[in-house]
Amino acid sequence: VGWLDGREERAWRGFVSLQQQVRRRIARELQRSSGLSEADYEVLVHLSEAPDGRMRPYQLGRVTQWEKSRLSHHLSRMAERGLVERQFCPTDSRGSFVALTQEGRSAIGAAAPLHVEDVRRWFIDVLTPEQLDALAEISETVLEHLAAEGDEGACTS
Amino acid sequence: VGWLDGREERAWRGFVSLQQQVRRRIARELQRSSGLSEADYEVLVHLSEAPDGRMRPYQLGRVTQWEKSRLSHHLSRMAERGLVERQFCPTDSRGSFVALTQEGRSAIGAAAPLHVEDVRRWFIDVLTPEQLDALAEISETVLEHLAAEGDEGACTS
DNA sequence: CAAGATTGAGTAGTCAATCTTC
DNA sequence: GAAGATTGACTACTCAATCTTG
Repeated sequence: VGWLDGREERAWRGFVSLQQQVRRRIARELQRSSGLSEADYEVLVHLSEAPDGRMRPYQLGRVTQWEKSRLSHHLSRMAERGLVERQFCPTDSRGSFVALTQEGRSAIGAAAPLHVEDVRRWFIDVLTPEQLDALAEISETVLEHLAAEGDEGACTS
Repeated sequence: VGWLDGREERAWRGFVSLQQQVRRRIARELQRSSGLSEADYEVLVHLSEAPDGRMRPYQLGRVTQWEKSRLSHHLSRMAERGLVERQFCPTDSRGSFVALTQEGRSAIGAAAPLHVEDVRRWFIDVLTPEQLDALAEISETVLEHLAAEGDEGACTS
């Protein structure tokens, strides 16, 4: 339909398929082996890397790049499941903290090695070191341009 | 949390971010400029490339890799919006056809050049030809392994 | 009124059950 | 009974509106 030449089309379609298939496969395995969704995993990883296993929701929003409301809904569901808990923030009463529970800590501890194993199996280990470097550079290049253009868009006034 | 070395982590995290950001940006533009979601666009492209602008749902399911029920729900919504229509299949009464309407044809015709423009702007044009080739190869390699392992998984018995 | 955060309504996707025809 | 397809209930995400404190 649209016009990309052969090389361009091959790269773009390849990227789109790659992304869909890899995510699907890895998400399915994560769910099966650990009962966690990609979203759960991401939240738990960030919390487990934070001091005291807790963060302010707005910080979590920044690192995950999620909408505020998505984050809030998701944290509520995770709290119901006992993976995280909400805490008061003494220095700013508007805000709160989200903290890993003991159960959340166990969950991420158990899930992480299995997940890394899958990432290796279906992604890392089938590529050469040169390909890994190339992919990293490609990613960084595109992401820089996206970030730059995103800022421009805002100042048309 | 998990254990990947520096190079591996850089490649994997880069890929994950790349994928999220690029899809988000391009999907947003598509919605804004043409009123279509990624899913709408995908269906319309496949139909527009098919003979007579129509396909059997199970064929659409194969090319999109969607679940049957997702496809069915989505086609119902698109039919309500007038983008596609359902038709009877004379040779197999179990099944049906999904066909592009005039409106659907206009929609994809208008959307495609704008969409390709965006893909170029944020993806193709910021990479070198060598990078495009490298990405295509990476994609094909990983996809082959996924396809191969997927088949193995089924025969543990 | 900005910032931090939550809520509710509407839309999209998933899973299991169902229906019809081969 | 299996293939082609749809439906309904449930879960997840988005958008706009809201609430509270700084």
